Amino acid sequence: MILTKTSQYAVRVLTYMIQSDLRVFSAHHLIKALSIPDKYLRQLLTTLSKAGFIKSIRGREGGYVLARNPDKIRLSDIIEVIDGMERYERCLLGFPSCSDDNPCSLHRKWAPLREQMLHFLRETTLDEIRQNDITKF
Amino acid sequence: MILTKTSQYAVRVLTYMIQSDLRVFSAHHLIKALSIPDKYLRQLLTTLSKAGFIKSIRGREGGYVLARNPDKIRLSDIIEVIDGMERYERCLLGFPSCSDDNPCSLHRKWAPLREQMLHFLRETTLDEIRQNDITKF
DNA sequence: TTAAATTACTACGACGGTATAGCATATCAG
DNA sequence: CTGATATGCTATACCGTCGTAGTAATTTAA
Ligand code: FES
Ligand code: FES
Repeated sequence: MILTKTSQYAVRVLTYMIQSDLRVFSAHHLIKALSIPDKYLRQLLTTLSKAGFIKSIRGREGGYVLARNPDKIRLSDIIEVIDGMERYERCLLGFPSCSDDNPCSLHRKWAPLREQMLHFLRETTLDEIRQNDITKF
Repeated sequence: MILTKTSQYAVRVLTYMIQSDLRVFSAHHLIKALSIPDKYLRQLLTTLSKAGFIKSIRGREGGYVLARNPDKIRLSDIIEVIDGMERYERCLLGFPSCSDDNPCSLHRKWAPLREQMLHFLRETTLDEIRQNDITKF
C-alpha cells in the first residue's frame, strides 16, 4: 500500500465531511457512512481534532465540524500528521542521503517521478477533490 | 517507505552482483560489501535462489552466481517475489476496485501518475541499471 | 436534576516486516 | 578421511500498524 490504512481513512473522512451538506457529524454517523471500524475511527477523529483539521463538540448533540478552510488542507498535510511525509521523500533503495550529487543506481530515473508524486500530494487540496463530485467513500 | 527494506536489499544485492567482475559471491562477502544484517541477508539469498534470480553453490568454495540474463530481470520481477506488486496497483484510498468507471475521489489525478510509476518498475532492468556506472551499494 | 448521548483516554491483542540465533546439511581442499 | 567452509532450515523476539474493549469525562434535552 502506498498510503497506510490510517491515512486512507483520514482522507476519506475529511473528503466525506467536506462534500456533505451537514455541519456536525457524530462519530456514529461517520462509522456507518464510511464503514470504518468503530473504535479505530474514534481514535482517528481525536487525532484529527488535535491536529486542527476538525473541531470536536463534546456532550449530547455533539460531534465534529470542519475547522479549517477546505482549500487550505492538502493531502500532504493530512499524511504528515498521521504517518509523516518523510517516507515518501527518501531514497528508493533506503540509502541515508538522496541527491543528484550522491545518487544511487535508481536515482536518475526515480527522482523525477518521485517529484511528480510529491507534487501531487502537496498540491492537491480537499476543495479540489470536492469538485470531482464523486460519491464513493 | 515505498519499497520494503527486504525489496531494497534484494535490488541492492542483485545490482551489486551484476556490476562486479566476480562470478561467485559468498554470503559473507555480500554481507560485508553491502552492510546488510548477516542472518537476514542469508535468508534473502535463499529466497532469491529459490526464485531463480541466483543459483546457490553449496559447500566449500561455494556461494551464489547470477542465474538469469541481467537484461531480463526487471525491478517488478524482484518486488513481485518479495512483497508482491499488488500493493502498488490498488486504489490509493484502499477501495476494493479501481477503474475509470468506478473511480474514487483521487483516481482522476492519481491513476496516470501510478501508471508512470508502474511503468518505471516494470520496464527498468538490472542491465540498464548497470550502465549507470554508479558504485553505491 | 437526571439520564441519554457524545467524545477522550488507555490498555490490550493480532499481524506482518525486520532481525537474531542455533543447528543441520553439503562440498571440497588438504 | 576429515576439517574447514559454505548454504539451508526453523524458531524466536522486536516493533509498528491495525483493530478491539472498557471506562472516564462532558454536555444538554427532557
Ligand atoms: S539516492 Fe536513491 S533515489 Fe536518490
Ligand atoms: S479508484 Fe481510487 S485510485 Fe482508482
